Amino acid sequence: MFAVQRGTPMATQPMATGRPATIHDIAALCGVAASTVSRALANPERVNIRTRERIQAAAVELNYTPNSQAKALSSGKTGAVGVLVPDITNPFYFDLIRGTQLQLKAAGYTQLLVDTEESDEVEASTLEQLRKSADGVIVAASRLNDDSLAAAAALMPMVTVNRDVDGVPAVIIDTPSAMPQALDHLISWGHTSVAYVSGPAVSQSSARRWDALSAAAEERGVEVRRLGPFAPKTQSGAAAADAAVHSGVTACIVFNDLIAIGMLQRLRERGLRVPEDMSIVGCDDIFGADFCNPPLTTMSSPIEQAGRVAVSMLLAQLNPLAGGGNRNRSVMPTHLTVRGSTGPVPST
Amino acid sequence: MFAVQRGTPMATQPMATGRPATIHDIAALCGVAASTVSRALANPERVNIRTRERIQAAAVELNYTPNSQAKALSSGKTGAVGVLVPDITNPFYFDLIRGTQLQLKAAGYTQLLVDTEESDEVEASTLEQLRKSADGVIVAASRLNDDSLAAAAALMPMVTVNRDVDGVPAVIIDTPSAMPQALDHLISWGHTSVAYVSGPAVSQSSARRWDALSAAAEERGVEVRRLGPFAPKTQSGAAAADAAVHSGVTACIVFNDLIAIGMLQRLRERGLRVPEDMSIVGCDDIFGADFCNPPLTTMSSPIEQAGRVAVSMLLAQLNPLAGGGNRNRSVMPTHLTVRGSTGPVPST
DNA sequence: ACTATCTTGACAACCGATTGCCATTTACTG
DNA sequence: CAGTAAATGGCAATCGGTTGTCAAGATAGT
Repeated sequence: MFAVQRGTPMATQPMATGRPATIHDIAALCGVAASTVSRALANPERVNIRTRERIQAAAVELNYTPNSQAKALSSGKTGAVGVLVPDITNPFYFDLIRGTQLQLKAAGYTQLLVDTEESDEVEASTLEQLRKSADGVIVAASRLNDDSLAAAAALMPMVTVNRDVDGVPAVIIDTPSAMPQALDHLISWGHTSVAYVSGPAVSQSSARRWDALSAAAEERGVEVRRLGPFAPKTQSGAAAADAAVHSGVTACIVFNDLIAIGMLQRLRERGLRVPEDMSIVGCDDIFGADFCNPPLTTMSSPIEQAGRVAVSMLLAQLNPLAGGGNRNRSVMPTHLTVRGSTGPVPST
Repeated sequence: MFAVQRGTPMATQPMATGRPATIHDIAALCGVAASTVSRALANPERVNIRTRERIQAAAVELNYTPNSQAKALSSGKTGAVGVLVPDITNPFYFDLIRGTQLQLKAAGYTQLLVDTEESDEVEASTLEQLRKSADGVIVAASRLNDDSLAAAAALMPMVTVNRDVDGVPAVIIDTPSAMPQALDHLISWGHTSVAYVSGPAVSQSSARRWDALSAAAEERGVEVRRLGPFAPKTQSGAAAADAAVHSGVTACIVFNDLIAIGMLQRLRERGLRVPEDMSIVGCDDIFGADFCNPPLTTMSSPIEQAGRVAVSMLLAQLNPLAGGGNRNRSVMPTHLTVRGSTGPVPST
């Protein structure tokens, strides 16, 4: 570790200027074989306590850190976990990434973060590459089809987020369960004509949200039409807003907050007021949903926790011995957060 | 690469079910030595064209991909670059990360993204660890002191972002250069009493912004006081807003948009209007600055490009042969973006 | 045709750690 | 005290490549 104190950088690691110490350096210093050093550090009980302590002391003195490449090569474990997201700049993934990062670091793993650019091909080739350079992979909002994803999962430990595929452990952020709540909320304001602004065609999340919403609408005898698909970016909000206005609905439930925020901006440009002229409900409660104008009514979930759970599930696959009951599906609760973007139906 | 077409997953890679092919498999198939295969793939001109083509064909047929661990071990190059940011969830870094990610991928490198949690110790230990597992490192907004950072830079190729240290190549986002613009903008609205809401005490960016601002203020005979320090989070905005109100200034130039947005929220809570009662200028033009309420006047720069430039500068260090004139300092232009959070000084 | 030069490819050491196997030492039992 | 079992630690192979060395073969020059 680099010395952090002012004025005496590196004071705690005399060897830092040379190349990093290896087990051979320690072996030489202690007069034992390299393999003994390896054992003393990995299976302490296999080595005499006195030798072990000498070795550990030497390791500290030489500031030894195992070379992860070499360890990976001989053990076959890389100590790295890949995390794939479709778009790094989508705030939804920030908290997820932070959750995985924290949990992985706590477990001594390195996170390899990859932005797959909403492309199934990039995702596929990344998975192939990761097969040799990571012990496992967490795939958020996969754009791959079920077969490809299942095939990839057969080759390396995998946990998906917001994607259900047979045999692949998954963390599901249960936004659909909040759809009835959201619809009731709109109905309570008098809305009877609602649109669902859908996300990417290949997004399973979007499909599930639509299914839940249309089922709830049918039960309640409310008309819900589907608009889209739209790319999950604020820029898509303009087209989505225009489509919503044209469709004549008085309220929209939107695939995600990014599009919803874009709609808010577009509606304002067009001189329409939210929620007086149109109510908007988003999904995900991303960064910004609370301070946009008006603040967005949306569906919130513990995203960072979802990231942590995904890591835990993956680690359970990697170290089956540690017990912990291999759940292969974890559902994160979701609830409606009401803010300022929803209100009474306009009186025509 | 995984097959992406529906219905025929894996069709293009017959060997995918076994373990990945090695150069030994290729050597066996072609009846040559493993080293020949290695050369045929690395220095093609060192090998007979016919043999080479046989080997390359076999490589394709077996779907060969070099094992990066093994390559790293024997060559000493890992093909990975570490990217350190103080806080992944700070939107400022999204674009930076995306820029580094894209440029690194284009150059065939893997990005190791680490959140150092605003801690100099985490940063130091991460750098130490990365010394063996990465070829170089990009450090954004380092929280380390100059000596430690210089010491770390002496041990491995490094490029800093928004941090000037002797001998360490840096990409500087030149926000300070827009400070006079921002101040003139406020003065043009009649403000004469301005506060600088500062960021973390260890942030060199914050210090530089303050220096530029106070110099500009002195030239113009305007009073500028300094408040803070505050953590770069929206939550800090509340304390910052209260401090600003208490200090009696009519306008604030804020270390970054995160704090500025937090101030906007707090001022609204306290019943103060922006910009009627108080003008706010942020820095960075992050995601959200354009749709908060009111939209934030702030200082914009090409952040994603900064990430790409940082990678280019690092790669120039890693492959000195490729020429390209080793710049060791690159300054990104910045300009003031005026939105709705600034206005005329309140008439008392 | 013969030698000088260059090209080509095989062999083996090496990177740093892990691990199976075996020899030595130590401890314990009868 | 002999005998056996357990504890301990060293040797060497191995992971998948890279690279230096060198010999054999091809080409060219005279």
